[in-house]
Amino acid sequence: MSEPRETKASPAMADTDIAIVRIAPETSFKNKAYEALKEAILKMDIYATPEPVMLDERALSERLGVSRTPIREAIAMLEQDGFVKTVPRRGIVVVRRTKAEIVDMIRAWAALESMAARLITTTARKKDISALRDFFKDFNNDRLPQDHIEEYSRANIAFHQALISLSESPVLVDLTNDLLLHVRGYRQLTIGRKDRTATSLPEHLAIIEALEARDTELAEKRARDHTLGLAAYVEAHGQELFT
Amino acid sequence: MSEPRETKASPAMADTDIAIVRIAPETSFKNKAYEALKEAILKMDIYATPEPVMLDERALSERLGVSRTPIREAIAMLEQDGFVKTVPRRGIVVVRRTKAEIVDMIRAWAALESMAARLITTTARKKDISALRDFFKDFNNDRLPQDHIEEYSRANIAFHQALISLSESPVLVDLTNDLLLHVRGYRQLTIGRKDRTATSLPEHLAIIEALEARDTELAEKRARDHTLGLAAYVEAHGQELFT
DNA sequence: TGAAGATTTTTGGCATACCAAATACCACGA
DNA sequence: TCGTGGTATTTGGTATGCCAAAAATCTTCA
Repeated sequence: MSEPRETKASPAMADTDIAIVRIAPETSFKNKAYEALKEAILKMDIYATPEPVMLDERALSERLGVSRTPIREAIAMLEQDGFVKTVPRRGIVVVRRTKAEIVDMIRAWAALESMAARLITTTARKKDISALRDFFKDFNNDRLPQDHIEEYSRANIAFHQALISLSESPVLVDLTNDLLLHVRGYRQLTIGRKDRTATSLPEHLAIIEALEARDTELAEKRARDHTLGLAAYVEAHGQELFT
Repeated sequence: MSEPRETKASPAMADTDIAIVRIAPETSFKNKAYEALKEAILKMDIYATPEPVMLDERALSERLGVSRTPIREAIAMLEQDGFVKTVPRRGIVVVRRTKAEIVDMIRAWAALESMAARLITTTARKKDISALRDFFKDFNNDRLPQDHIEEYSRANIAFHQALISLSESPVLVDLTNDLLLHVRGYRQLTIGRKDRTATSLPEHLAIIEALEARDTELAEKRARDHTLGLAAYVEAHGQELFT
């Protein structure tokens, strides 16, 4: 059962090491199911209907063409993420967050992002910091964010993720991404509001300026206050969205 | 197949609702296995041996007296937590963190704790804040922390967890607990160091004072700097612990 | 007609069997 | 003795089947 890795196994070619990339790990059905279900959950509007959204193992296994086993493992993973909650003998329900929980998550996000800003002032390159402006290059006084809310919202998220990434901290990046996934479904309904969008862009630019100035305390404060502002906004105006 | 819920199902007792606590959900084998494995992993000293620690599904299922199915689901959950990593056709390995990762986690912890401190200054009761001193009531000039490192280390962790809890923020609490679990195994080897322990207690007291004074900015800064100090310490002195 | 009660169906939990890849092991031959 | 090739074993991945609890549906009788 010789593997066609090399034609010959002579020691002479020990370090010629042709670019063998460990073949393809062929992600398992479990992981495929996890990704598929996660995407599906994030895509649907959980807050649209009053009745809870349920998932059915057998239906999903048939739908994805695999057995229940990998489906169940994927669901166990999603439950760890806090996206679903399985109730024994009852069903699997997609978790709906309350307004208080969303606000709480945004606060944690603010904490992580302000730390990212702090780190950036001491390690990031000037060039990379300045590049953050590019996310908003399509917006100006002639093309206001509040007139292209959908587009601005995407730029907004991309900006925040790029900002965190500049911290070079995998933990901050991962934790923030997780939080953003939860806030997101709700986000599209709130961030888009014109009244807040108007103040968003100037605040972003102010953050970038503080970062460029290497003003650690100021950058941290501006990043924190900006996101805490969103939390306060949601807390004050997000009432109607939660049943 | 009548269930002995009530002797009679007359509408008259519809809202008498005797404290029925949903019976016992009898935590599933999956969850039992998850808890058991998690505890086992946290208890062992992963950094002791040079070779990676492996887990065997079949051995575990036999050990815990259940089939592989719930074991595999538990492992899928642990993998989400970042405690283990399963390599197809190779095995399940308990993840070992590098020094850089531990430092990174401590920084994130600092971010979350400083936000907790911020929130506490605006919402917590004076009484609850002052109660934080109790964790250190067994230490004083006649009984120095550095002479009872093991005991002080426990008090230290308890203090930090109590602090975060005072924020009344479930997200901050959960995220911090997760981070602490990862840092912990390493922590017993570093926090215990005498040189740092000596400065730890005064800093804790300073944090409490700022909280009592309702000085938001100061409390936040002290909480952040205290934990960032730990991060810096680990970064500087934790070399030898990672192979 | 209506509701208690029995029956069927649905749903998640768990055990088991088999597969294929990766590895370990072993015998044979130069 | 060394190593080459093949076979047995190990290990995670997946499919299936059955169980019991809970819900839905049907039955029956006052």
